Amino acid sequence: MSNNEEVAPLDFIRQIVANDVSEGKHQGRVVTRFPPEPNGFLHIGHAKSICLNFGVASEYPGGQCNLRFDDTNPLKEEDLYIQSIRTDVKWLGFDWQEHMYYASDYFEPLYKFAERLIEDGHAFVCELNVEQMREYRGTLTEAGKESPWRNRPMAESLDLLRRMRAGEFPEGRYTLRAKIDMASPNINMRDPVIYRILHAHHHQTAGQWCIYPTYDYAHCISDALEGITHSLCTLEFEDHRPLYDWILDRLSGVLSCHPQQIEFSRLVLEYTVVSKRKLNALVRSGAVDGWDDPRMPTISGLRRRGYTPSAIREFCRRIGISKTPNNVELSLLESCIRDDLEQHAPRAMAVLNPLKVVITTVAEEHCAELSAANHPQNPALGSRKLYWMREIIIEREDFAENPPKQFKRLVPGGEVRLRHAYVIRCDEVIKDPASGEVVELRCSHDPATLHANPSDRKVKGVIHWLPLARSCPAEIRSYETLFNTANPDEEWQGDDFTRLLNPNSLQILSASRIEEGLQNLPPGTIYQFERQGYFCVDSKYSSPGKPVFNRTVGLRDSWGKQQNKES
RNA sequence: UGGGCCGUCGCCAAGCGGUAAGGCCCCGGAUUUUGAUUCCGGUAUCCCCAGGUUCGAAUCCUGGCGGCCCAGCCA
Repeated sequence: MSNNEEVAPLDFIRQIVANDVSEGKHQGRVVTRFPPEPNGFLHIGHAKSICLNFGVASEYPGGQCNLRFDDTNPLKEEDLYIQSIRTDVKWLGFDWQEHMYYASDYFEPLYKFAERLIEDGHAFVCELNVEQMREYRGTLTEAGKESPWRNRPMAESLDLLRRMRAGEFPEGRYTLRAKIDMASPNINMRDPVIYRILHAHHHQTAGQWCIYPTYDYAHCISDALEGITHSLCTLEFEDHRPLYDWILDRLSGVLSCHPQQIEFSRLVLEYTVVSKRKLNALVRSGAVDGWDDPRMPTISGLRRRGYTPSAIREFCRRIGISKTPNNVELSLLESCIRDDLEQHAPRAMAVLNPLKVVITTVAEEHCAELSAANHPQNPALGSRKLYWMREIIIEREDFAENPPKQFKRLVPGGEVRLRHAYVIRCDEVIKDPASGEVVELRCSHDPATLHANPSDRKVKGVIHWLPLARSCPAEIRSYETLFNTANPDEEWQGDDFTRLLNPNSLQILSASRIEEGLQNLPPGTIYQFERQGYFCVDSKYSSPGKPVFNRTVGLRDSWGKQQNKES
């Protein structure tokens, strides 16, 4: 180990954990949990939490991270989401081993503890309805009023709770509330509801229960029952920590563990929304093609787009963990996937928008094999054959009759190199007489330039190409951001988000052509199409012989940037 | 004059009283059969502001200012 190796600084949570371990707190154990509610698909914000929780646990011998479904609201949850969450966490590269749990696993002990809270005078059954409870709660600046049921005899509350469980009452008739302080400046402490009646089928417990614990009540106890040492959550739960601690303190006689809740700031990514409600609205409205639409910031969307687990993990590492607002630019995410794919993606050529070129110096039936390396820096990725023929295609935008300054591609009378092949000169431009559109180029090639540069002149540009007869059609889907504003979350009002949508977020190029060897690739296969970007075989629309590629991300484009600046 | 939290480069983020790490972005330049990659070099005399303590403050104290979260029987 070299002594000049930089040691990455620990974030504030890892500092706390390291400190606790060195002090022997929790017998030196580190147990965390990732606790999603199964009411939607996981997104990039969850990835941050997953990387933190599983990451911290993995950094200690015997460290453990549980996957726990926080399933206390049967109205919003579905088994479908449980499956997708498991898939996504695994795909990201994390392993909960045998530690997969449900908050609903604890419904029985949770209920027992509730009876105990009543017995100890810490909870009561309330008859206020929703509107009344809101009135009694007070406001941010005024204290609340105590419920008239607050001091009902303990035996009566106990009886009522048992009958609530037995299903004797309709929804909303009664609630169980913690007896804390209606004058607390922290609204969460104003006698919060901890059980409500819900005559609903639960995806795990079916019809077993008709009363369900609330998040605040269930979460802390679930943590304690699992022996969690550090309960990591986002900043909006900071105000709930006093309640978390209050409940565990009342139950300290029966619970031997009191986890420490620590909050960090949630991720906000430019040009996206990261709220299940809003993602759901996008899906329902048909603005996107499902939760896994490649424009979605969901894990499944990123996967379909071509993002790799390691790129997402690297992104989470780079954004860090802190309590300051984590407003991250898209360029950071893009740089993570480029860094990964630059090393690992084999190269190939694709012509997105073809322009026919006839090489007049090549005979009609001529077909010569050329060899092209699959990666310029990594010979281990091997090489493939290319075919040199009379009729080829190039990218339309690689030819210009009236080139802008600094244009290094093909111009009338000018030369350019064809990648992995020869230098060609444009001798003639053929246009459609009616429209004036360039329909074909006639070029001659210099046979001395296959693996050598001409000694008498300098050829600056290199463009990609394909032999027309030995290329295949492909559909290429190119994406821009889903929203036309960097802060769609802020500008999102009510349910009208359509004005925020970028009309160009999906462009389908159906006249594109690819190397013939790319015709039958399995879904998810990633290539770099040289000079263009990284592309991935779509898992939904691609079929053998009819490939569909998603553009994961473009290559850095200093030329395009320069053009934009000048226009 | 409700409570909680946060303010270090355009965006993240180290820093924990000894004189501003790093990444992304950006700008130069070199190499290049991807205008990619790689490689060099540049970019905060200053840490929200104002006072104070100290030999010394982004770090401590006081007072301001700005931002975020909370009034679901959601999580």
